[in-house]
Amino acid sequence: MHYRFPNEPGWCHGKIKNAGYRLTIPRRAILQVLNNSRSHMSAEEIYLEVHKMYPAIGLTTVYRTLEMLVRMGLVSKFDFGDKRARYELAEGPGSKGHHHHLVCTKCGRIIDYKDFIDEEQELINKTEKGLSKKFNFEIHNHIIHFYGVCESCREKGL
Amino acid sequence: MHYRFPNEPGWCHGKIKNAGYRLTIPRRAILQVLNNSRSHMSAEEIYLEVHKMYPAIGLTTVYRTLEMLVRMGLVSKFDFGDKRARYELAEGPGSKGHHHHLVCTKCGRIIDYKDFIDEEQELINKTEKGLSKKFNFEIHNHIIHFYGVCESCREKGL
DNA sequence: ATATCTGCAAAGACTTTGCATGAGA
DNA sequence: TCTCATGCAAAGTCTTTGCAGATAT
Repeated sequence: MHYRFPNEPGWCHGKIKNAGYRLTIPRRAILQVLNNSRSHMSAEEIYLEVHKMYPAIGLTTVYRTLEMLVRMGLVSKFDFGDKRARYELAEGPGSKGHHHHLVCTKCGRIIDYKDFIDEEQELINKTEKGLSKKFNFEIHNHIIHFYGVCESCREKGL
Repeated sequence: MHYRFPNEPGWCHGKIKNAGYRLTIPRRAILQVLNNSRSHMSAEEIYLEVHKMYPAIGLTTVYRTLEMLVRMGLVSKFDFGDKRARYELAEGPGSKGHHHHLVCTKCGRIIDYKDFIDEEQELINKTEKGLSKKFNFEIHNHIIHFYGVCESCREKGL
């Protein structure tokens, strides 16, 4: 049997195998969707996308694979207040790079931004260093979310 | 009938009435718990605390009241990845003031910190200004979370 | 060959909703 | 008095788990 996976993030494969996991069709399909579809998708959105290529793959497997990828650090999991988790490929070739989010509290729209990353990095480094020492806390990562109302919602008077 | 509400955040009362809501016993009790108990409690924890004073108050009312308070901006709602919402009194007399969170991904422990707030404010102001203009987005607030492993979890080798 | 992985169905956890009763102003 | 608020129970939503069959290496 022969499978086609165009544009799949091959760099993940080694990590997965090294970690002792098997590289299965569902996992490759899910990685491919994460790599090619839009950012911050919900588990169900990923499932629907994967389903187009491989209708046999179930939602449970999507949840389980995402959990694994998050645990490995290959995928980041977010909550933007709409009560479903959202996922995106973490740093690495194929990811969108370090960025943060602007969340519209009216329509749920999410905008990625990468502005002020340098200044941010400075603050983050300083804070990480300070907090690690003060609380003896080993910091692995951080998130910054801005909440507000987007242009189109303001135009609608929401 | 006479009720006693020691240490309740009276400054909220005016806001509630001004917004056209009634100042009921359950609402006062919930506000009092938010004001006096520890930070970032879950709905159920708040319910249990409220329940000690007024056993008749139900969990549903706690949820509905919190939703109202969040909508009014009196309370902030967070998600720290343990799949239940957490609440705390927002800025204002009685609140803990502007602060951020350190979340232990092993045990779920949450540490509040207020360090580097000045430097942070500088970055936040700059970012807010830049992003508002660039995306025509009206920013209302932001969150910063650091994730990592706390001292006691590291000692346990987790 | 065999330890992992998968899909389905069912269970679980948190949160919301419907509706009749009760209570602020 | 007359809305608005509350409590209970039931429903809803997203996510996790149990288990037998399928699969990667």
